[in-house]
Amino acid sequence: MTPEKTVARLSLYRRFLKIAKEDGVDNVYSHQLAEMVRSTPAQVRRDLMILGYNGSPQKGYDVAELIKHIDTFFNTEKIIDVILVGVGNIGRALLSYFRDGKSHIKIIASFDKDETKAGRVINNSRCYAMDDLKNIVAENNVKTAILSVPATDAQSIADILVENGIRGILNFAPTRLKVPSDVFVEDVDITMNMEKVIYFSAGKKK
Amino acid sequence: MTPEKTVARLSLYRRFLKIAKEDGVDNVYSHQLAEMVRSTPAQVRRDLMILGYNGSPQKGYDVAELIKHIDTFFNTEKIIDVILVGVGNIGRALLSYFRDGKSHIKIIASFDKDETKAGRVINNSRCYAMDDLKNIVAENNVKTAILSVPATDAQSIADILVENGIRGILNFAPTRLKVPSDVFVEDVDITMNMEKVIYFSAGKKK
DNA sequence: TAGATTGTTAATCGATTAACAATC
DNA sequence: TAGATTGTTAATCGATTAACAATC
Repeated sequence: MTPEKTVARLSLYRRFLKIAKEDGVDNVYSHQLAEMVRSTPAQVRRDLMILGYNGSPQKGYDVAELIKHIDTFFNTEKIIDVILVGVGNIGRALLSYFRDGKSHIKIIASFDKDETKAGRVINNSRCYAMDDLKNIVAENNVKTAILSVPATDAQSIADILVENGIRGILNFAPTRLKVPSDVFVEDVDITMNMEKVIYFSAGKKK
Repeated sequence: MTPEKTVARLSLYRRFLKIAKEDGVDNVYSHQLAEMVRSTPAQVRRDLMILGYNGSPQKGYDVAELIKHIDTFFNTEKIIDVILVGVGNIGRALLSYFRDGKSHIKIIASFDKDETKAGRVINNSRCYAMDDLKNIVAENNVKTAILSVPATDAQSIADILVENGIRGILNFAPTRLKVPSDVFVEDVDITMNMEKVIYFSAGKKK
């Protein structure tokens, strides 16, 4: 199984490579990729060896070929259907964020426990009542969810998600979700990130 | 210097402890804290030793005392003034997120290059033109910024921030910012997080 | 060819784990 | 006291770094 950190870096390499390709760059070196992920050339080479794609001495890595290999790794030719629960401020921002259609990630439905939101189209995405979740997830075989509800609701809704077959959750609520070990949870903890920035920047002078 | 990971965990401990305190819990054990941060009791004890606050055998850690020590570490009695640049979807969500005033983090001003937004009050925060940034940052001695602009603008605006004395950036733009080594950048990379969730959840059956 | 990259191997470093004595 | 925690130390593990031969 590919380590989490490697997967994260592969995603970043891909983004950088796409930009490089648009700029007409044909080859990249491991040290260039390393810069993009705050890592080392050796680490980059190890990551890319996992893909079964090797570079060439002097030439480095062929941009187009490498993108192909990473795309295969992430299975990007397939559109991934995702649901979003919690159409609050962050939820709406995420709906906009993924709406542009540049990626292979598609939010096919959003949900909110606020019944007045149900049935309305918010940020180009139809909002459904929580009761509809079961059917929509089953019909579309959705395995991944974005959870952007208040902390107090997060665990109970995560339970519902897991119960209905969701196997991966991107969690924006500041709570540690308790889920079965085969369910993957990725936490995006903005307050914690902010605390880090403040800690490492406060008191520093120009 | 305290390692980044320890700082991150301390922030999470604090959140958990505050909830515990409200629930009337007086003591916690290292293994309980470990659960909240996907870590180990030994790691927790090492983290807390950095604070100079030790637990007691059998009793574990005194919740109120521990909160005090972590608060001192993060200097939470002091209100930290922060600015936000980029009042788009994510920017507005963040303004709401930090508006509730539960934390010691306060967004004192927001900025947008869109001149039509300047002067308006958006999500309870006054939006200024980019030209006003210099003065507001200097007058309020702001050291920390949230960057929620499109990727194409991120680097040029980061340059402006650094030039005006900002020493920590919470970056939501999917770009690797180039900043001097004494400026701390924390990246929140939602697309990458989402790719991770999909990778580790797709194909998994119920 | 010379130079700069590559993959590979060995050495180092740091973090985690395990074992244990001390404490309430 | 017995039991469950604590901090401390030594052992282990994994990841990173450094050195090197191979390649275009």
